[in-house]
Order: sequence, then C-alpha cells, then structure tokens
Amino acid sequence: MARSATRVRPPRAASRRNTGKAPSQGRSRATVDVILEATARVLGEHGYARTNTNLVARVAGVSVGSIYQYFPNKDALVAALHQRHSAEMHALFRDVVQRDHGGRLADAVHALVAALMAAHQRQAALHAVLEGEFPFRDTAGESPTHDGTIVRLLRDWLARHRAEITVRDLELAAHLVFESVVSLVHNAIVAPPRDVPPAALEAEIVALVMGYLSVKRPARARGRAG
Amino acid sequence: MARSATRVRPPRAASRRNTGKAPSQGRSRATVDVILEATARVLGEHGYARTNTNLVARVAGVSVGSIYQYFPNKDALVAALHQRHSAEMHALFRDVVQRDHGGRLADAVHALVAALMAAHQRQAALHAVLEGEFPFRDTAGESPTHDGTIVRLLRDWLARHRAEITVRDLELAAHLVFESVVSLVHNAIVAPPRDVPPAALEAEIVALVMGYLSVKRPARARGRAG
Amino acid sequence: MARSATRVRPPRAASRRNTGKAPSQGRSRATVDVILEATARVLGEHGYARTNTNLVARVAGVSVGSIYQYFPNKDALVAALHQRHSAEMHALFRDVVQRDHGGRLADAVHALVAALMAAHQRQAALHAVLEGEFPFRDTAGESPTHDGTIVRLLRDWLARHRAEITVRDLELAAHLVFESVVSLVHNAIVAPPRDVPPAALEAEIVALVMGYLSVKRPARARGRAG
Amino acid sequence: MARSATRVRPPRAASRRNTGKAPSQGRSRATVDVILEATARVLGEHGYARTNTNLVARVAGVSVGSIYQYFPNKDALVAALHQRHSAEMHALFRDVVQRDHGGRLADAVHALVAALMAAHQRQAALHAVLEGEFPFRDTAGESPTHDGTIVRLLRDWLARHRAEITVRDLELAAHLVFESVVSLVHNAIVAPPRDVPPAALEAEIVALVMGYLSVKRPARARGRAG
DNA sequence: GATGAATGAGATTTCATTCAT
DNA sequence: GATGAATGAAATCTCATTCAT
Repeated sequence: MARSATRVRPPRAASRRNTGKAPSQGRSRATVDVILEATARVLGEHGYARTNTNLVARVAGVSVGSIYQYFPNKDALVAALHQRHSAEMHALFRDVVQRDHGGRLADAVHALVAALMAAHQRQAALHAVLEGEFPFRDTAGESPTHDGTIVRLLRDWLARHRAEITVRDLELAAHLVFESVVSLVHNAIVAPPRDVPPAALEAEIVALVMGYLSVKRPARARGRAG
Repeated sequence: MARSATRVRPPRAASRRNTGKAPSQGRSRATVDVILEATARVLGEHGYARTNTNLVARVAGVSVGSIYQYFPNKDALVAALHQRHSAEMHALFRDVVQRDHGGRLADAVHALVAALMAAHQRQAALHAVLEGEFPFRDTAGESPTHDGTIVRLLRDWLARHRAEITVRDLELAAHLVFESVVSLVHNAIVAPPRDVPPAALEAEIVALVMGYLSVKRPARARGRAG
Repeated sequence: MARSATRVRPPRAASRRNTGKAPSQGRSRATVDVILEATARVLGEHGYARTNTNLVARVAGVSVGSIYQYFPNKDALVAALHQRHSAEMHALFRDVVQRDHGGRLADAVHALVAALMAAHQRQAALHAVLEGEFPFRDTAGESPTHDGTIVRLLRDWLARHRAEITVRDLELAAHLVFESVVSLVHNAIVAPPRDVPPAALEAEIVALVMGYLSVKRPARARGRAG
Repeated sequence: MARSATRVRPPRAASRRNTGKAPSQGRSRATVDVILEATARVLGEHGYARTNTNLVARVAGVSVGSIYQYFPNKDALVAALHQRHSAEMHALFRDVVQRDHGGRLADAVHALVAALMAAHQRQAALHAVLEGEFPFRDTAGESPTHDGTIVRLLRDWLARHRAEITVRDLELAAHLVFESVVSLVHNAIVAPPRDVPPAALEAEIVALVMGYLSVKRPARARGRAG
C-alpha cells in the first residue's frame, strides 16, 4: 500500500563481497538505461496512467522480468526518471551560472532560457508528465530535492550581480525566477501561443525575468537580505 | 475502451414519456455535484492514475451505478471537473478584470493574485492534477479551452492600461502574465519557499508581473501590435 | 509485503447506514460460500502452492473479481477456510462432550473418535493442507484460536469423569488427548496403515486415549490439580 | 512443469573424460550441503509456497545456477530435504531402539521422546513443513518412505518387550506409537501448552505411550498377532 | 564449475463497466 | 432512478529456469 520509492536497486542482493569478477556491471547498467529510455518514451507518449510495464518492456526490447530486476514497481520507474530529470535540470542551471563569470545579466538569463528551451524541446511530453501528472506527494521529501539546490545556485548568482538588480530578498527572487522560467518554458513548448515565433517567445521570457529583477521598488522595505 | 468526450449526459436515456417539467432537476444536479466534489477530492489526493470510480462513488456516498447514470465513463468525470475548474478560473479573471475599471494596474494585479491564492488554497492538489492537462492529450482541442478566453480577457484589460505599461505585444504579454501568475501561485501553495510569509510571497508575485509589464524595452523592436 | 489476514470483508466498504433495502445479503453470502467451497476443493486437490485464484474462480463458477470483492488476497481465502475448519472442529468436540451426560468415558471417547473420523473422511486432503502446509506463523495469534477453547472443553469434561481416570493435570491431559486424537485420526485417513480395517484402527485410537487416561501413576507426584 | 523426482544428480552431465578419481567430490558435497541447509531454513521460515530458488541461493550464498547444477528443479530440492529428514528420523529411532537391549521399556520410551524433542528443537518449523508431506502427493509412493521402516523397527522392538505390554497387534501399535509421539513432540515444540515445563510435558508423552502399551484389554479380541 | 542477468509463462490483483434487483 | 454485486480484460508482479560469460 505504501508507495516504495526505491531507486535502482543493485541487481539482486549484492550478496556479500563482490565475488571475483564483476563483468556484467556494464550489462546491468545498459539494461537499466534502456529501460529508463523506454519509460521516458512511453510516458511521454501515453501519460502515466496509460503507461504499462509490458509496453515499456516491449519498447525497451527486454522482458518484464528485467524491469522488476532493477525496479521494485512501476512507480519506481517514474521516480527514477524524475530523479534523472531533476539532475539534468540541475546540471543545466549549474552550467549556465558557472559560464557566466562577469558577463551581463541579461545575456546569462537569455542563455538560461535558451538552454531550457532546448532541453524541453527534446522531451516536452515527458516533462509534462513528470512535472504535472505523477503524484509525488508521498515520495516527495525523501531525497533532498534538486530544486532547492538550484534555487541556491541562482541566489548566489544573483548575489554576484547585485549591482544590476533591484530585488532585495535574493533567495526569494531566485525562487520566483526558477519557477517562472521553468513553467514558462514548459508552456512555450507544450502549448505555444499561436503566431508567436519561438525566438520572440524566448525573448519575452527573458524580458519578464529582467523586468522582475530590475523592477522599481519602494524606497524602504523590510525583507531578508538574501 | 474508446474515449468518449461526452459531458454530463441527461439522466439516462430520457427513455419514455418526457413529462414536461424537468423531472427532479434539483436532485440530479445535487447528485452530479456530489460526484464531482468527490472526484475532485480523490483526484487531488491520489492523482489521476490512482483515482478509480469505485472510490469516487464511495467518497461521494453514492453507488457506482449513479456515476454512470450521469457520466459515460471515467474520463468524462475528469473532463467535467476540468471544465468546471476552467470556468471557475475564467470567472475569477473576469471578475477581477471587470472590477478594475479605472483603478491602478498594480492594485488590480494584486487583487488577481490574491484571488488566485484563495482559490488554490482550497484545492491545491486538485489544481495540480487538473493543470497537468494530461488525460486530455487525445481529446484536447475538442472543446475550445477557457484558457484562450482568459488570455483575451487579459489582453483587453492590458489594452485599457496601455499607458502604464511598456509591453508591445499585448496578447503575448497577456499569455505570459497568465502562465506565470498561475504557476507561481500554484507553487506558492504547494511548495512554498521556507520562511517567507504568504503576504510577502504574494507581493513578490505582483512585483514580478509589474516588473514585466513595465520593463524597459529597447527603442525599436519588431512585433505584432496586440 | 505484510500478510493481511482480513476475513471476509463486508461487500464494499459498507459505506454508512445500510441504505434502505438489504436484499443482496443472501447473494453475497451465497457467493462467499461458493468461493470457499471451491477453495476447499482446489486446495485439497492441488495443495496450497498449486492453488491459484483463477482456478478457484473457475471451479466456483464466478469471476476472479468476485473473489477479490470478498477476500483481500489469496491467503485470506485460506485463512477463512482455516477459520471455518477450526469452528467445525470446535462444534464437533462441543457436541460430543455435551451429549455425554453421565455416560461411560470409553463410550464418549469412541463417539469422539468416530465423529472425527467422519469429519476427516469428507475432506482428508483439505485437512492435510490446512493442518500442515499453510504457513500460519504470521496470522497465528490474531484470533484466539479455537484450539484453546476445545482444550478447555475437554478439561471440564475430564473433570466430570475424574473418578474414572488417573491423570492429575487435567488441562495437560486434555491437551494431549486433543493433539493425539486429531493427529491419529488425520493419519488414519490420509495414510492408513495397510491391512487394518478402519473399525480396528478407530478402536485402537480409543484404546490409546483410554490407556493414557487410566495409566498407572506413581503414588505421589507434583503437578497442578487441573 | 512436469515434476521430476530425481534426487541429487551428479554434478552436471559428467560430460567428457571422467578422470578416475572423484573430482572435487568434497567441494560438490559441501555446496550441496550449503544449499540444503539454506532450503531448510527458508522452507521453515516461509513455508513451501513462499520458498523460491533465488531466495535459497541468496541464503546459501551461491548463485541460482549452482542450485541447478545439483538439483533438476525446485521440487527436487525439497524432496532431497525430505529424504534427509526421513533418514535422520530413521537413524534416531534406530539408535534408541538398538541401545535399549534389556533395558526397561519406560526408559527406552523416555529416551525416544527426549531424542525427538532435541531433534525438533533445532528445526521445528522445518519439520512442520516437511511433515505435511504435501508437495509429494504426486511423487509419493515412488521412494518407499522411511516411515514404514521406522514402524517395522518399532514393531520388532515391541516384540522384544512383549512381556511388558498388552497390545496385541504389534505393527498397529508401532504405527500408533510412531504417529502420536511424533505429532505430540512436534506440538510440544511449536505450540507448547502454557505453564507446563518441558520436562513435565516430556514425561506426560511418555505416560501416554506407556498407558497405551499397557492398557487393560478385553479378554478375547480378534486381531493379527503382530 | 560458478555466476547472475535475462527470460517469459503464469500468477495475483485492479477497476471500468454492466445489469439484475 | 439508485444500488452494488458481478464481470473479466488488462495490468502488475513473481519466480523457475536458462545460458552467455
């Protein structure tokens, strides 16, 4: 009844000491990858409710048994994918933020939006499922979500650009920037407004972020100092 | 198996004699409401994949049979809810926009955010499920979603405030405002950033919208004129 | 993972008040009976490990779904049967013991053995499974087993016959009588010794019990006084 | 699918050159033992239906493959264990019976019960599974069970003590003694009556056997003369 | 000989839907 | 109209067995 959220379990109990040869390490890994890839595809195409393990197995070109060798149940499959997605997002934000040494804020924001667009482009449908449909309510909180890390990343980045912006609570600002950019990009891919060229949409998202970061603030406001 | 998209059907076949007056219109309506309420609750608590008609019936305090009296299948249930949700959102936006005649833009935006917050407060989880528009991937497009109407509503409202804002493509702006406000409010309820009082968060969302609408624009940009 | 041992669950949640008519009480009951009967037969014929719910459903002439309407899982089916078996045993012992007012002990013992023989005769194979094969380890202890009640029944009965017997600890004696009679009868049916007519075997079991109850005891022995 | 009843097969095919000396006879034997020990443990802890080869392999610290090196299938595993158990029982009875030459019957019976107690003590649960002879219903009869041999052993022993006992049909008596002692000892371990010290229980089982063997018989009874 | 990843038939379980009452 | 027991297709999951390494 309780939803288990075990990640990829080590192939069969890992008894004790890794007896002698460890040849199939590669094989296992490959199988897991193939399964996750298939899950991503099926999930993206059919949505969570219509995704079933037999189909995933078929698409992956493995047997159902192999799925259950590595994942305790269907949900674990999706959870693993979610994990992977989070990690990718984290890497994406980290890269953009790191690359930005000394550049202009607007350029960095644009790079960020562009990168997110590209990432979503590839797997829009999957992202839709991962972000909206799967009930994480009970698995949430287990692993310290990547989201928090990303927000901190953004906060520090904003701090480095403090001179160019008007927001006071940097952590809060980072939070809003993160949420709005992700959701806007997501929507830009999944349900793009008619007649707006992607580039224009992209520019507009950048404008939104920049507008927010440099919004005119009332002279004196209480607030944490980020 | 085939997904029918019929909405609420008139209570069973209307078979023989249709005695003038709408028969127990009130009763039927009450039952439908009770069912939808239960669906909302179950959907919010368990997510789409784990929502099942028997559970909905139990929660609603009616028999499964009664559900099928009014809805041709499970998806129709969710669709009706979606419909209702969209209508509520539409009404909410309409009210705020209408009430605003002559007011200051920032106040209107604040009223909007506050109203959305209140609406989400009640059924955050449900909104999450409903806004991941997933189970409609294949029925999508059938009913012209309310979202478009809301965006037009916002566009016209922005037009009335043209003097106070810098955005050029009003429809596009309306789109971004809609998307970002909804997703930020949603997140504010579902995963609020630690240590930020709701009022501050609300104010910050308003700041984001205002910042965007009044962002400094480069002198000459191509773009539709809203 | 944990083995649930729920008995027959009331058909679907029994929502709240038993709304109006309770017509299908009989139908439900009949279905449960038919299922248990089929389970008994299949279990007896194939043993626990080779018993499967589809087969039970087929034999019962119902659909698998009906099994799961009343039993949460396969084990619950067997547990219910075990329950029923225990109840039958209890009734059997109670009847013999009650009927015995003032009679000769040997006659009563004979009646008991004969009744047990008859009961086992009908469902030897099932009893074999129920008594030996099913792992009750984890469901055990839940409901105060009938066995204890039976032993107390026998103890009181022995007390009424105290003059005719030599055992000192009546409860302990009741225990041994219960265990040995049940196991001997069971074996007499399941794996009868070659060339011994049933009547002779029956008489011999009676002899064993009588021998034990009237065994010559050393003059003075410590022991609870029953 | 078809149940083969092959016992321990010689380590895989003995394929090519059979180099005189038994090759790593010791190693094979050790592996087989380790496997059987694990089977015993798993069987005792989970019951037959929940015993699976992968688990046995894990507990044994070998790979599944190794199990199939020595046993053609799962049932053969259990059969081998059953075999071993029977052999142990046989040895136990033989030892007690042999050692007894000239001793007092009661002492011998006591020795027997004590030995059985000790044996069960170690693996009560396993015995329970093994003694419900279930998975052998269809292979039963193939190997002449040890039980018959044990009964003959007891019969001859009773014959040597004919002067001290009143039973007429010695084979039948041997049968009853065997069955009742085994089941009583089993129960004494698995579900001991509350508040009875083991020693007292043991003594009582002896009393039961002695009472039976020396029960007063009616003068004239037909019956085989053992 | 040993390993353990892979297989897939088959078992368990769920749940949308029907329909007799 | 309402009920809820019954249905059974389809999904999830298990595990004996094989076989490439």
